[in-house]
Amino acid sequence: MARVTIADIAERLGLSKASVSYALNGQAGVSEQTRQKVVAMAAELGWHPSFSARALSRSRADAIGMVLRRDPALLGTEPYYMRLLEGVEDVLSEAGQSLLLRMVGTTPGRDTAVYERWAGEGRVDGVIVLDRAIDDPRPALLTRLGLPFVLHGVLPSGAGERIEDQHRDAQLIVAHLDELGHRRIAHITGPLGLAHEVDRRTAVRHESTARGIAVEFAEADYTFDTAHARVLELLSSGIRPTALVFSNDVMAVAGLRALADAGAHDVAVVSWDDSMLCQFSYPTVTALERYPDRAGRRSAAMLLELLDGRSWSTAAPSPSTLVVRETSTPAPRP
Amino acid sequence: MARVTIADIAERLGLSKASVSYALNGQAGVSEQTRQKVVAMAAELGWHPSFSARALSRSRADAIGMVLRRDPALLGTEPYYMRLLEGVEDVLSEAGQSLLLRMVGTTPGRDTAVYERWAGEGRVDGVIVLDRAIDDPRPALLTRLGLPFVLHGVLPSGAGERIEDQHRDAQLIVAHLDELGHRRIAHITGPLGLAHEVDRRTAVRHESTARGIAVEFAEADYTFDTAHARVLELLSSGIRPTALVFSNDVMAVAGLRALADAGAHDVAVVSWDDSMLCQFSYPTVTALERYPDRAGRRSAAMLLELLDGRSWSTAAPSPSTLVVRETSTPAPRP
DNA sequence: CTGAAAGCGCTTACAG
DNA sequence: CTGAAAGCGCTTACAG
Repeated sequence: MARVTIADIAERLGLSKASVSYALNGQAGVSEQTRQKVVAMAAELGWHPSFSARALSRSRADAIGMVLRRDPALLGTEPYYMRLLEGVEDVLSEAGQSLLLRMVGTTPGRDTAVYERWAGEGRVDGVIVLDRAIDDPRPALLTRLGLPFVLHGVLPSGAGERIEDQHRDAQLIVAHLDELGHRRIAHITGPLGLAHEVDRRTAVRHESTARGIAVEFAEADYTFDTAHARVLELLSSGIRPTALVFSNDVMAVAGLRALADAGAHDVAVVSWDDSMLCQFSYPTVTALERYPDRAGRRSAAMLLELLDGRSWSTAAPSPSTLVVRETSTPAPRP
Repeated sequence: MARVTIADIAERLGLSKASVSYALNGQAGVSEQTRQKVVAMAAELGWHPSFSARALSRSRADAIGMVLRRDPALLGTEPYYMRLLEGVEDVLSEAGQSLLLRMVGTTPGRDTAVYERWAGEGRVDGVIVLDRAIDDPRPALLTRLGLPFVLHGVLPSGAGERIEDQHRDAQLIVAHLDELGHRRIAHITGPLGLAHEVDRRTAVRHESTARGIAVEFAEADYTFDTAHARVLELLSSGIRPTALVFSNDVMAVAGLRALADAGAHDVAVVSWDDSMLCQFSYPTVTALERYPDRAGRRSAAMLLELLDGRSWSTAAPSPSTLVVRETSTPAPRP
């Protein structure tokens, strides 16, 4: 079964290929009557535009790319990414765009090679960049390659809405602990090479200080073992915090284990990411629902608008919600 | 910065476009000396083949597609899919192929529309089909569309290696419970519209019967709430099972909760899928590590071989491993 | 409103 | 071993 082309449609209708093309694309240049005949014939023959022919003549790939560069083993455990992809994909498919996905692990430079290839081959029209790092080289690279991009979670104003997001989230968390009576807390962050982790730390410090709460920080790497070790260190230090904030769900669960191991049962725990892990752990963990799918929708919409040269009509992101669970224990009376 | 094309290379070297193309593709028709000059010039000019031009002239998209049609909310919680994607993606990128991802939720027919469009537009060269259902309409559809495909987890022999896989996995699980002394077990399955769930049930029944173990089944839908309800029903029935097998990790954790709610603390639990949920729950859950990434690699390799018209050189899948944890409790003495 | 023609950047028979 | 040419299936100025 040979492919049906516009030449077939044109021939059957006694028209030129150009007219058929105009009709099919809703452009001026054909009468309404002709257009309808063309559309009907296209449907009858089961015509679909050839993706590659269209891409070649328009020089648009109608695809956008995402490179995930976290450790694949960790990716599987963090529902954040799947939900993010879901939101991105939803917007793209509505717009008739495809999503190209690449997972490159953490080896430095592998993502760079993918961007260079994508740009060189014209395989994608733009990319969404995740996990912005301090001094991230990717924006400069992508600019040099002429590959449009958006930084996930950052508004184009440059100021970085992401920072505002982290502040709002930090407020939710610290205010909650404040209400529970905690005066000394600790925040176990992810890698401080990631911009949003630095933002979170800054925001937690600011919000705690404003409320007269003592705060300390420990850097971990999103894994169970490291977080577990950090918590044991914190507990063995001079003055124990009465509440712990973790930058993701896996570390929060590691915290639970460490607290149990150390017999410290009255310490409150909050996770910056919600997941089934928080929902079904023992005890269940208070966590921030950040709606990653909506964030994904927003980034995808921003990229499409950028590609179309439209302005930033995208609505502000929905604020996070704190889901209170069993680890929201009050501070012990001194 | 206009795109560098083979015409540019040809002009600089005083060759024809054809010679350049032959040289770049490693085909006969140019001297080794010419080839080297061409390759060097291509590198110097930063040439990359235009993806769309190549796709148009070769009528190959160099991309394969996957349609995920489980509930997006559940997708995020099941690391199985992320790990599967990781394996698929790894094989594809090594072969210079791209992965197109679509998530369509559970609305019937939405996946069909995607396949029709992909086939019509020539956007992918083939697809990997997941979650094969009883009387699955997709193979017939894809055949009609002329879109090559592999059924994930099924060897092309037709007999269905998947069934063998489920039997081997059922053996691992039932033998383990047998050793622990259990004589009465229950298996909470996923939806029985899915082929592999039926296979699992058959395999568990067969293996249990062979060992003189009484077995009963309850159908659930992979969600927490349904599984929770099923377990409570099982416990309130006449003779309690002393061990429960769950077809995924979320249901296993729901089982833990139901057992705790009913005060049935000595019931053993095994999950057919491993995840952090099993690893970090309380108590920790014995689970089957099925290496979904390897299964993904295998399906991707099979599809590429199919597209190349090569034979099935793909190695057999690695057998699963049972990870024994705290819920592997022995049967109570009568 | 319609048609003939060139072009997007490759690949691939076909002559030399 | 090399070159001129047609073709993949669209889009888009350009004449009529």
